[in-house]
Amino acid sequence: MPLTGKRQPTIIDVARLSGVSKTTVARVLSGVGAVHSETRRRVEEAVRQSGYERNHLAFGLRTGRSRTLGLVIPDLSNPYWADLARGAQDKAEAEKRSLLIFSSDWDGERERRHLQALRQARVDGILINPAVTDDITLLHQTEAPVVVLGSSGERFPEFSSARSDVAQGVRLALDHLIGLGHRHVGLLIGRDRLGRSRFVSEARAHWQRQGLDAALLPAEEATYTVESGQAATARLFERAPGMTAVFAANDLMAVGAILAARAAGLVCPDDISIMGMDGVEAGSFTDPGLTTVDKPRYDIGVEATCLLLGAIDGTGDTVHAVLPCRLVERASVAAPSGLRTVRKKSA
Amino acid sequence: MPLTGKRQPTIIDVARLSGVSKTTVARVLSGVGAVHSETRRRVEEAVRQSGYERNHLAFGLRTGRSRTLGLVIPDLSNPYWADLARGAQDKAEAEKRSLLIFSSDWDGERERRHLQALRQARVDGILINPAVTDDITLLHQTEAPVVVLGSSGERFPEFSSARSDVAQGVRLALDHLIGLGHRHVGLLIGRDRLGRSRFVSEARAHWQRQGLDAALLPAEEATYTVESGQAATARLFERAPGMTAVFAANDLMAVGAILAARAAGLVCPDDISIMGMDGVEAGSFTDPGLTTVDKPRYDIGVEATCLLLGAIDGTGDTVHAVLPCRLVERASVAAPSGLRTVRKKSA
DNA sequence: ATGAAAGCGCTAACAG
DNA sequence: CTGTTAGCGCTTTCAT
Repeated sequence: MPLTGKRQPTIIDVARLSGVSKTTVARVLSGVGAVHSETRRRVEEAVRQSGYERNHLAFGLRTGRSRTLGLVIPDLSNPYWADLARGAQDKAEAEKRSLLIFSSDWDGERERRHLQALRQARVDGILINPAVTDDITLLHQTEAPVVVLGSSGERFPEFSSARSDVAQGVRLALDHLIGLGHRHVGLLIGRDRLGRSRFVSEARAHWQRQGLDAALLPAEEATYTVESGQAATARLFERAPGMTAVFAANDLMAVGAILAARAAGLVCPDDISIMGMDGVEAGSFTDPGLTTVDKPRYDIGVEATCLLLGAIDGTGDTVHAVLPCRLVERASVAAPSGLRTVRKKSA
Repeated sequence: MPLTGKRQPTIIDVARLSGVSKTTVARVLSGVGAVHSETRRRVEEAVRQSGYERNHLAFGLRTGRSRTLGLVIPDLSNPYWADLARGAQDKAEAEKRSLLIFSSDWDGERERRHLQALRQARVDGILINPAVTDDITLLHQTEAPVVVLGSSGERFPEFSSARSDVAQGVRLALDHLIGLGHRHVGLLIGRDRLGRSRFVSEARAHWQRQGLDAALLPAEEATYTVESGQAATARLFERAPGMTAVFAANDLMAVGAILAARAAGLVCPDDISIMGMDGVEAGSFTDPGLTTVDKPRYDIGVEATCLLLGAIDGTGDTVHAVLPCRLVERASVAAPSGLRTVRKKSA
């Protein structure tokens, strides 16, 4: 039964209570070095009695290892990042480490401050989805190992990274659409501060590889939110009336597309198919349920943390983990009803 | 341009570089105490040149204030808690503090470990939604100020707390339903480890206050998830065939109810009205859009952090902040179509 | 198997 | 206005 309002007991209190030196206490606490079993018992008893708990600040100062990790993501309340954060947190916890979490809102200045906070906290390592280009230098200023989250990892070959296989996911989605007979697919692409996501280029490349007409793959930009996805879809409807399907770079925008279709009096998937990307839970609530490419968000969090831990303790090379996506078929995608699409055979 | 791979510069390096004592450096760094402007300039220059950054571990050890806060919630990937966490994080950030975040999954043992980790990290304060009853003692063992999140705050009158006004929210929802003519409303209630939420008792109390028949307010238990809500709604349909509306204790279960209605061949809101509670974004994706009672999740996070900060620096009494809910009307609630409900006038 | 002493980087008296 | 000194709680040589 820990103390009644006094200050936290220290290793010295425990030493006094058990009649040994603080060195001995430290030894039984850390488990290294030989201690007489009877002495150990007495110390353990004193620990229990005093309610002693190691001061991590002192430990960290002395050893140079804070046993704390940092996570910098765009937005904790975005389910994609929340899921990833959850994975990182669970893995960190399993390794007896704590996680400091920050949201940057894609704001370079905020990100800079977060990185500084993490450096000051002397975290053992950092997981980050970089919001801005010039982070390259910022990241290099940092002593602690860094693991990059997401496809921007490619811009930092010197750091390990973990991301989903966007190219494969895009192929999965497009092949499904093409196989169903879609030849005119609108793209809903996100634009981060870094410019366009690799989603567009992968889609374009695969589309042409299939011998299809690039002109029939129009794209509209949005900002990864439902609202912006809805607006962008409306623009797509105007620009490309013959379009039979919409493929969004994330699920939130796809949900927006479903809403936009409904608002335009179109029935999904009868009049228009809608394909998402992420696998976020929200996609299962819509009507029709959202067919999507599931990214292993949680696992990316776990994997990234594993890589970081490896980098911290020296084992573990620089690796770029690329986790596969998975097609989740629900009801928002079907064969196009009419034959209003242009057809081409592959060359 | 910070160093080339050497160890992090310390206050002593800065002192040497600028030709003063470390005390003087500390003074310009903290801004307290008078320093000659020329000296200050030289020190600042040295700080810049060396890329010095304060070691928070040493700072915390010396001052006893780690400038770190802890947050323990059930599940970071649940949008309700993610939104709240976001609020806490933003406020903490604004006060130049970092946030250590943990998920307990309503598991007492995990929660215990998290609390221990926070104590060891010597956080300045803790925000927690307690998962288990016997936390009472656990929370009291903790030196750091505690602010309780959610309605379990009432079980800890000695700690400040922040929560939404569930009673008012329930009134809002029930009055809306009753005003529309509903007299037979199924309740979807969550059960946490602490037993039933106060949702049921508030609903029952208000229902009877309105002179309505308690027998026409059947309740089924679920676990705050879409799936469980769906199953519980199905049971409700069996138990209470005359029911014209379902009122769920959270939005995820309400979404489940919408799915269950659809599966049962019922049209919402024509055949059955569905009312949620939370205000989580997912409710706006469903078809029909979920009418719900919006809880100020983000603001609760902010407010709780404010209270905690107040408790930390001594200003600020123990207060129990109760934030109002707000009815969000979308399309899932309408007047009952038939007259298959029992009617009673208020006494 | 145990203890004494040094020191991680910083702040907070206390002198000058 | 500036420097000296002590010490936060812990680990880690180095003796014994």
